[in-house]
Amino acid sequence: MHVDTLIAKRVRELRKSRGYTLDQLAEHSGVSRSMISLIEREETSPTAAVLNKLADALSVTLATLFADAPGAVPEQPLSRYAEQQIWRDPASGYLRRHVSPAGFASPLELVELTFPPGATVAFDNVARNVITHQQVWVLEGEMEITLGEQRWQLQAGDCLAMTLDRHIAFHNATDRPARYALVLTTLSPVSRRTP
Amino acid sequence: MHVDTLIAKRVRELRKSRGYTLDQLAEHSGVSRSMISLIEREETSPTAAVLNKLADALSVTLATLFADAPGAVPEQPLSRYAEQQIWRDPASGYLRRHVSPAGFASPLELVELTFPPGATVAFDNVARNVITHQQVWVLEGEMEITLGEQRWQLQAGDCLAMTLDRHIAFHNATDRPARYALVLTTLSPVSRRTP
DNA sequence: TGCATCAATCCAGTATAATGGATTTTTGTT
DNA sequence: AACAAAAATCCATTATACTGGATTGATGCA
Repeated sequence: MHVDTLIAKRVRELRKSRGYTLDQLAEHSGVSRSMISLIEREETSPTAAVLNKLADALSVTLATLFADAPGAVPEQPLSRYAEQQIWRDPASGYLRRHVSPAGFASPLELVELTFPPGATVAFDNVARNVITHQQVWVLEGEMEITLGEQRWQLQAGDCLAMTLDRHIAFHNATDRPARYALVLTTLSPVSRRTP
Repeated sequence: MHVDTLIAKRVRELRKSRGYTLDQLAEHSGVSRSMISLIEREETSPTAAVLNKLADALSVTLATLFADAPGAVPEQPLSRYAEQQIWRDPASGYLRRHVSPAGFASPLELVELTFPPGATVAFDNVARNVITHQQVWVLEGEMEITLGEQRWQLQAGDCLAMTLDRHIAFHNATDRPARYALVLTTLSPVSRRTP
């Protein structure tokens, strides 16, 4: 797909999602309505400076405007897609797919999550006595992740690393489902003093 | 930092690293020497179309031209899609995207691979003195993986776990690109007897 | 020092990105 | 249907992105 086609779709998409009219986005960004209209109708090749103003006004990074929109046998090292265990959280409705082979001895665990629009899930990880490292990789849509006091806004392709020793909350603030991968590894509890 | 400043630095940086002169990059990209010079000296705001041509000629994604230089950002747990380092194997042409945050201390490493049709890559992992666990998760297309004597045919959604202590070969036998994720963790060499 | 070669910058001309006001299209209400 | 209000597109004008050839600067060698 051509660059300008991608930009055109992206800008209109984001503008609509914010509920902006051409005039309002022009006001916020400092780019004329006419120009925005030309960009969205793919009748011009905007400069980076202009796109940057738009990205700012839309609260996204410039790169976002160029990013593509997306896509139980024991002791087996291979887990086939059709065999992978799926679980749905009755409370939030989020879907959990066990990607990693179930029986195989590995310190790695790979899970794919599908998160409905608006849903929230929170975990309290304070009282653990093993150190668990985790990384969240957003495959599709957007996810808002709160770690202790910090809040992160992840978009497709972004990856957040953490240790599971704080309160963590997952939230999909958009009106479309989000899909992300969770990678986990648990280190043996090396010399951790327990009270 | 202003967008054009960032682009200016990036383009010159990448061009020099490839050993290209203005003329040579102009030749490869279809953008005039003069224009490239103007961009590098930050005396113009190039359009996305032009930047895209340059990115293609430099074998990087458009987003790379907007990302901060490596080492410029300190110790972040979050890696944005646009900032992720990309590397292309000149031999096979396969693309390697570093998904995990670069500076952050984590035993986990997440990489996204894009494999051209017909391409093959092989590694010899026999002489390692650390135990590395790995899982391959096919996101798109199909991959054929040979581990020692065993051969596995993976399809989209399938996941294969292994330890890196044998010969391993990746091959895309189809006529379409394949995309897969690689998850790695390296355990400390616990009680390994050395001869 | 002088010549030769290559790389980067300058400059004038042209194409097109970008703007503000006028026009058309859409949306909602009575 | 008819009107009003708002939103998007069209249009003439201006600013500037982009190009090809000319000029300057840098590097190496006799």
